[in-house]
Amino acid sequence: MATKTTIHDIASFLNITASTVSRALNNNPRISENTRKAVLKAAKQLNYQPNNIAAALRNGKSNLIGVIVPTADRAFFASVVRGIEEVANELDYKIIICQSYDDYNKEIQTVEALANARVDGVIASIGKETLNFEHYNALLNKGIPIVLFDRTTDQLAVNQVMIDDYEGAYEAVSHLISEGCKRIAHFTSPIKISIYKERLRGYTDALKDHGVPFDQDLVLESNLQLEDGRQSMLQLLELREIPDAIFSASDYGAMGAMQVLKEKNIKIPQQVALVGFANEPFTSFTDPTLTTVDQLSLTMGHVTGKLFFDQLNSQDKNGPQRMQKTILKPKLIVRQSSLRSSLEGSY
Amino acid sequence: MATKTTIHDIASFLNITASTVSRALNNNPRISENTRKAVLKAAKQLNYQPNNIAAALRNGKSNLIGVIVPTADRAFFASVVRGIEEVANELDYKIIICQSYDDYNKEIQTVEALANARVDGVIASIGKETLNFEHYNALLNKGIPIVLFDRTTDQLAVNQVMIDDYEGAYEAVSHLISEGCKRIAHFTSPIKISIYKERLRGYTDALKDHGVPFDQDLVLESNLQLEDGRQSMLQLLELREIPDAIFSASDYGAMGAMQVLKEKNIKIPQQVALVGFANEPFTSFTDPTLTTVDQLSLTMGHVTGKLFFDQLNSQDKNGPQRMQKTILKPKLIVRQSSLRSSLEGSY
DNA sequence: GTAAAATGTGCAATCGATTGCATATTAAGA
DNA sequence: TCTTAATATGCAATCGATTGCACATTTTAC
Repeated sequence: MATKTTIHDIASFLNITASTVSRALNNNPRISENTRKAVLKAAKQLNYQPNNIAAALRNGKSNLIGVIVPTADRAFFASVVRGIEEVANELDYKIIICQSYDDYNKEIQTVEALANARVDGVIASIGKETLNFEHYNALLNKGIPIVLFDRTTDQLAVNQVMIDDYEGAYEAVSHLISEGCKRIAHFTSPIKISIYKERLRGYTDALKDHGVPFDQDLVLESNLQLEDGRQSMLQLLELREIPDAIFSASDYGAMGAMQVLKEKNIKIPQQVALVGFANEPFTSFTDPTLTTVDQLSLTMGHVTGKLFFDQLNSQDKNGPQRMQKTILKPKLIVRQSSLRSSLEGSY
Repeated sequence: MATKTTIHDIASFLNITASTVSRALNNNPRISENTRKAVLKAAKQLNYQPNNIAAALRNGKSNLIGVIVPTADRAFFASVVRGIEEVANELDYKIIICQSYDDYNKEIQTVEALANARVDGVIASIGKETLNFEHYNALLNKGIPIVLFDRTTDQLAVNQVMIDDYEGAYEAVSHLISEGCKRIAHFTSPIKISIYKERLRGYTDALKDHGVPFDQDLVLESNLQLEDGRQSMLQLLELREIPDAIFSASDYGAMGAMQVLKEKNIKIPQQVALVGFANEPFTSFTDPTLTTVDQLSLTMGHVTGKLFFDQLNSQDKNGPQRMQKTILKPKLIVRQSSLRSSLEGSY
């Protein structure tokens, strides 16, 4: 049970003071080369391990960053977390992962707990239920910087990183139109966080810009899970005239539709083309493979991390909190489920 | 810029001492009901937020747990992390996520950094390269408890949680045999961490126990990624007599094989049956859906978390570190890729 | 009514590292 | 030789919360 050595132990070992040891370890230029070497040697010899907690207390800086996500095991969030960790790791910061479970009260508690843990900042994706942002403002008032990613809000004056959901949707729908689709349905969510609103807007605008009539019957709201996609698809099949394409705001929804279509022997993409959203890992393994919109999750993690640390370093000088949106351009991944043009006349 | 209030502020506000405030906030029974109420009221009024760092320094307990995984975005690890966080969250602990990237030196650095951060314990899955465990032993010597999950080792006297890879493999292969397969190939890894060794052993034993001859040509080593699976499958197709089933130690490997088989118009499972390992999210979306072995990742997270905290609480009393293996029974998920029996004579 | 026990607070040290302000030593300059 | 400027360390306070011990006040017991 090795009793931990402190700078005081090193100090008395060398007959100097803790101040000198501290300075030596921190490469303070006021320490002579000799003592520095002696300290380093003694530190190794005594198996010294710095106590970050003590330093954090004194410095008011913990080198910890809180990261709040709805759940850690969704592919998208897991990937962003990975990206953030990579950046943080580079700079000797550690990240504390917290899950809000999309629960408003949980999110409040979490934010408070992170404040108590004295994190140097918070990177978060807002919970679906969250409409009031006082808990985040409380952080800002304490001088704890925040960066939001993916699920953001204009109600907080903080830096944000997101993808251009509008653009992604617009491209996806334009692609379908260029593949010859004329009746394109859309699966969306009743939850009006901006990402779904934007995807819907992109869908609508793409139709308009290409002169394709908008039909309210073709816009279906659901939770966008697999089963929801199935239900929505079944509902569409009841229509007098079924759509010739579906743009789902989630890959799971699209997958549900794909299952139903296959069960009914409706050909994809010849009779109905499909496009999802998120580029979930499974989309490249389905049959047909699923066209989808990649959200650049790992990149988003990197960008968010960099933005956060840039801000952290600059804000020592500047006082005021900036608000700057970084919008990543999503990438349409065209796969078999929407590629009709190359199959001309094959059905 | 609300300057943070401390217990001293509360104390002087109420004309008492910080000791009393501290005791009141911690529900120390030696404090009268009146002062306790007054303190709580003042705390709220002054917007007091406890400083965990200060408490951690004094108590030698940070309420932080380090979690080390190879990468945070693999579905399995993401899910375990989620489970651990759920348990930790319940007990007011926070988890620090670190990625070792399967890099031995990185792992060493990470372990050290966590020690410096004064985490109360570490939960880890060992990197693939790691053969020497001194860095972990150093933690133990400092009194920092460790629990390992999934990728474990007998060289550390710590509690471990894993699935019964042997059993999972045994069941998978037995299942194939019961479906009438007689020439079963196995995709394994050259990396000899125990999980792959155990899966290989399960494969071998299942063959033996059912009187199916073992053929070294049918055991292929690779990194078990998608492309590796493709290569291995192509290699198998070169054999004079191709196998009628493949048990891959990874879902990706199995998926690669599936792709090749479909390209060659070889029927699954009629001509070649497939079983993977891990129950990756995509396996239920392939066509045919992929039979696989579920690793109970979320459960593993929960169990690991509970085991860890049980140990943390009990060890105050006991001195010696225990070593106890918790082995979860994996679950064979039978899907289309191996279900020949229900298709008798259909080809 | 007095000793003994219980109750409620305060004092001061502690956890380990950091740092502004001396102080001591040495080197440089006149 | 003596002053001035570097150079290298030490002193002591600080970050904020916790806690053993001491002390004062009340309550209980006989």
